[in-house]
Amino acid sequence: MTAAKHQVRRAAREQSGRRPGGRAGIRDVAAAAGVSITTVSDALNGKGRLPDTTRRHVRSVADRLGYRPSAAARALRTGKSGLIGLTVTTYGEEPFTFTEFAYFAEMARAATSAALARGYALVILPATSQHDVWSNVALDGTVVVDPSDQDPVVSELVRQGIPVVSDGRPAGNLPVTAWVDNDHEAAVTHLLDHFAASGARRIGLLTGTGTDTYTRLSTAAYLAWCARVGQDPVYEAYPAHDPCAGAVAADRLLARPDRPDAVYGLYDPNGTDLLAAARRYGLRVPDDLLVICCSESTVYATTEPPVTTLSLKPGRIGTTVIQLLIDAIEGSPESRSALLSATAATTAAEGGRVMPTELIVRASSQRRSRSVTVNPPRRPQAADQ
Amino acid sequence: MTAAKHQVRRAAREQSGRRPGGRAGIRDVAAAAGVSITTVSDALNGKGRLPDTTRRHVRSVADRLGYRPSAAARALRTGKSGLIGLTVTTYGEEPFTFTEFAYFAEMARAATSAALARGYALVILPATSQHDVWSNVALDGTVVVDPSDQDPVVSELVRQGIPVVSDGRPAGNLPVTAWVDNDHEAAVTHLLDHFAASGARRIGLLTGTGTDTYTRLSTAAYLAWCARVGQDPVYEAYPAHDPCAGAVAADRLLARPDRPDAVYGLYDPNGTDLLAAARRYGLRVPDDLLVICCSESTVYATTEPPVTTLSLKPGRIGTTVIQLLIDAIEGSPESRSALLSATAATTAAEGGRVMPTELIVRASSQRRSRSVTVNPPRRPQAADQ
DNA sequence: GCCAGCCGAAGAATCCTTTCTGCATCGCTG
DNA sequence: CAGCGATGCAGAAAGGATTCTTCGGCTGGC
Repeated sequence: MTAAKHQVRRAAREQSGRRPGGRAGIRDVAAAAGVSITTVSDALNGKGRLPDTTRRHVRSVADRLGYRPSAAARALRTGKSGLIGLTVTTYGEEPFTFTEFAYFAEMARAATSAALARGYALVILPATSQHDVWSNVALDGTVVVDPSDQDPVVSELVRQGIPVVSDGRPAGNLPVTAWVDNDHEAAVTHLLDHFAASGARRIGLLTGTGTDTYTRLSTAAYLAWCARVGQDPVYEAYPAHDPCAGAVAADRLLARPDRPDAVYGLYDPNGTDLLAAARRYGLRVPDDLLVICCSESTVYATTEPPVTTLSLKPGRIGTTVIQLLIDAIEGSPESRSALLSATAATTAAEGGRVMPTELIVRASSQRRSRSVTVNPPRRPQAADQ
Repeated sequence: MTAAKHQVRRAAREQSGRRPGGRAGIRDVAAAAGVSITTVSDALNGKGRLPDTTRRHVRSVADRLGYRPSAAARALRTGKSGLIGLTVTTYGEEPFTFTEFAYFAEMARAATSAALARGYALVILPATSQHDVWSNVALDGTVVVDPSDQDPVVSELVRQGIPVVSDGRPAGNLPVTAWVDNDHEAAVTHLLDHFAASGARRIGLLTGTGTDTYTRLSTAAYLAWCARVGQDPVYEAYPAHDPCAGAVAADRLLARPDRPDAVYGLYDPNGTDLLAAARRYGLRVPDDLLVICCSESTVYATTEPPVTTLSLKPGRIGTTVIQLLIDAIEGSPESRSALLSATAATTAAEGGRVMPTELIVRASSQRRSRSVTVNPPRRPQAADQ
């Protein structure tokens, strides 16, 4: 009979003291310590009302047996897995983008640290992936990097009640829980002012054909600045995900009849692209051409000449994103008030937080002196903290 | 009474058709479809003996209800979570290393893709982290990048019966399931031969003070090559995890009385470090100094001059590591035979697989021509495939 | 001396899915 | 027509930890 068989199996397990699987379970600890399962759970988790003697005893027995609670069982029972999804946009089949390597690496590094400090781990999940992969892993929340307009993954997650925080303002009206972004308008405006202060008369822009918010906002800020100071815009746009197109676009920009005497490149490789193009046209940097690009790469400190860069401080972004997300997951009361106050202080959007950028001034953007100086972090007037 | 209370709750749930929690469970699907829980499970998983009509009906009902099986419950029942740990070595508090950004990013990207293609997701877990984080997530297997001598995490995982595959030969006698590495000796030897063919008379080395296998093997290969051709070794070692120390070491190397006329730098930033140092000493590259460094960064294609790099092909490493790991997890019979044959073909070590490197020849290592050429991938004689 | 109340700990339900086992029913063959 | 195999599906037992509820025993107050 079935019942009989089960009884036999259970009896065998209780005798052996170890489950047939090999690893010790909470039952084994309870039996070895001479207490109940409840007591073991309470002792190990610091709950319940137990005298310290019992607690210590149970802990020592658990240690001796090498007991590790089953993460799957705990997740099932408590409904929390301690896992946070890190969603990255994809071009083609491959996760990550070429143009944002350094940014993403630094962002992910900081996010990993921040999550770990609060007991969470990060799961890498490309946005374009089968649904089954997404539902195969229990997530407490998700970070989305640069979500596209009507991201189906985000909608699905929100529908399931899973908090979603995005790096980058959500396009369209994506229902994210919160978002973090740089103040791109302020950054570009400040940078163009810096160019002008260095004597630039006609400032060019190397931008992208993509519709992501970063590209949109930065380009808009450039156009607005041009309109304000009365300069004709001079720019070239290229598909940013193509690793070769940047060099070509830089070349086109310097080949124009209305050649700019200063160029800002929106993407990481644009600095070297522009230096190479300048060499081809016999232009000296910074004497004939001022150059700045947005990059997190340290190579620009040692190029010839060193290139001024705009850093988006991805580390701070990653840390903040994780903090907001975990606050939302744990429903901390602090999170709500913090979010609200940040909202009030920065923008009318809900749950948004704007972070300052940093202009790292090097030789390529200064006509007078070639000495390397570093500006103090710039904070947009609207940012909190 | 308790029993009565429970009965009431259960009855309420069965009436509502939806669990109070909000999301639909398998019970709800079964009730809505008018079949049993078993039938739902079998229909959705393609198991059991069911006519296609039933299968389709159940699937349509599940879709309509937006049913997603609970990953936690499935993991608990099946014992497989579909999660693979990606362990990264840490310096100080922060995960990832500064000197290996590009390598690690590319490796992780490829590993993520490869894992996803086989239905697994990657969890980022720094090696130095509390045990509780490790036991809080159910892992089917783990990838370890450059494990240190007596890595306690690896031992613990192996003790628990979790497969571990390492990127880099395990130091000491760490009991990993398998490992993947480049043929560093062959790579360095080939590279030094290339230097010599370009006319180098005294080749220097920029190496690290670390004890990791990469540094050890590469340095040993350099020393062996020097001994073979009768050249006095000329090298500087510095702590590779310090982002500034490389520039200083490059400077020291070129300041020596027995200044080399060619230098190989083991770490990613060494190319720019050496170019900058050469400028300071008025040395022209490649006329007065030949330069090669080991790097995955694309910036060396556009430096002045472009720098020859040794690529470890991290993408191939990442893919292979994941394949070996998943084969081990799923106990595929193919894995065992493949492993054995690879072992026989390459080295006496167990479960090791050696991958070819690629020398990307650019202007900095050729005295005659400045034209950019790319060597075909070099395959060490021992490598399979 | 008795009872209220607290302390320490055990029992059992619960989380949700997979899967083993087994019961009907139907058609077919001998 | 009886018996037998195949088919379609249901019941219920894991799987391992958390936690709500309960219960016995001991102490202190009156």
